[in-house]
Amino acid sequence: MTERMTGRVDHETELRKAGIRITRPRRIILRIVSETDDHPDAYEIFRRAVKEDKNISLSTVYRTMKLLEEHGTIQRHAFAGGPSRFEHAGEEHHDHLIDVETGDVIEFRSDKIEKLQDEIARELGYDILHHKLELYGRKRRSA
Amino acid sequence: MTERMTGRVDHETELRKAGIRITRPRRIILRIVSETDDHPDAYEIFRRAVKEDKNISLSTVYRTMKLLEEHGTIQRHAFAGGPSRFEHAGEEHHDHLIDVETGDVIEFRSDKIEKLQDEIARELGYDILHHKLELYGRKRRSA
DNA sequence: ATGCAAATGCAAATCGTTTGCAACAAATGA
DNA sequence: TCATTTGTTGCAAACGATTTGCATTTGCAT
Repeated sequence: MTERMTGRVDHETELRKAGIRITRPRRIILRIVSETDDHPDAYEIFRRAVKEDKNISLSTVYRTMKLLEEHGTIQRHAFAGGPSRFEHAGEEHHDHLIDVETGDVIEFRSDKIEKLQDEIARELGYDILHHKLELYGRKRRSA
Repeated sequence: MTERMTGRVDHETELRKAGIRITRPRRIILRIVSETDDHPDAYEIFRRAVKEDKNISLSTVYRTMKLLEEHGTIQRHAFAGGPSRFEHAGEEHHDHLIDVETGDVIEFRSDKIEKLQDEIARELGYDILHHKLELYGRKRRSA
């Protein structure tokens, strides 16, 4: 199956080009993160990886996540309290609107905001690697 | 010196009204967080607090930070890897640009972005209560 | 196939944070 | 004021997430 068919990127070739060895654990982890839709933490990735090779270690998952993060393959989300959670980067970026009453999460995207962010960062002398925008709101009472 | 003169809020009265005891450690910590401009972590607050009362414990700092967070006196920022960092809430809203290499936090504010957020929320049928925008960037190498 | 640097698994270490508990101190009322 | 009540403290030990040292194994260029 080709990349064109799956819509996914061929990370193996990409990483090998960067001088990174494609080992058995890395191949498995890479598949897991590129196939999932959710935002698993390291331990969850480990749990899934073990199903395919039961001597993969948690350390390797952590080491691989750091590696993939540095290469822009995945994105890390830090939470207060809990563990970091990871997301396969490269898809279209989106932000979140959280309904404070129900806890519902609505995804949205605004090119204008993305542009403004870049502008602001440039003015401050920075290049943006990624960002996090969360709106917390309440459903408007349809008057 | 009055609140009007300092621009600061009288947290002690505020908290006491909420049924919270104002103890010596809490008073010191409260002063530290309301007087600082930066975003110290728990250990840094502890370090500063010890200067004023050398038997304040780190646990008390952590417990107090949680307490103040719940009462909206301070805001917690979670970072990947590092410890949570705190900021005195209540002043004018601003967003953050985080230097991923040094951990520096730069504050900024964009009315345009604030407006756009309101617009987006309205389109989605929501009213925004508050939001969090964090840009993660790397200092641009001055060519 | 072979050699060597790089990656692995394991256990122990580390870091930030929380918790159990006995001593202690803030608010309350006599 | 003092005693009572109840919340808070400091300490040390526990905890969860992540990293690291090291001996062994593996990818992969030759």
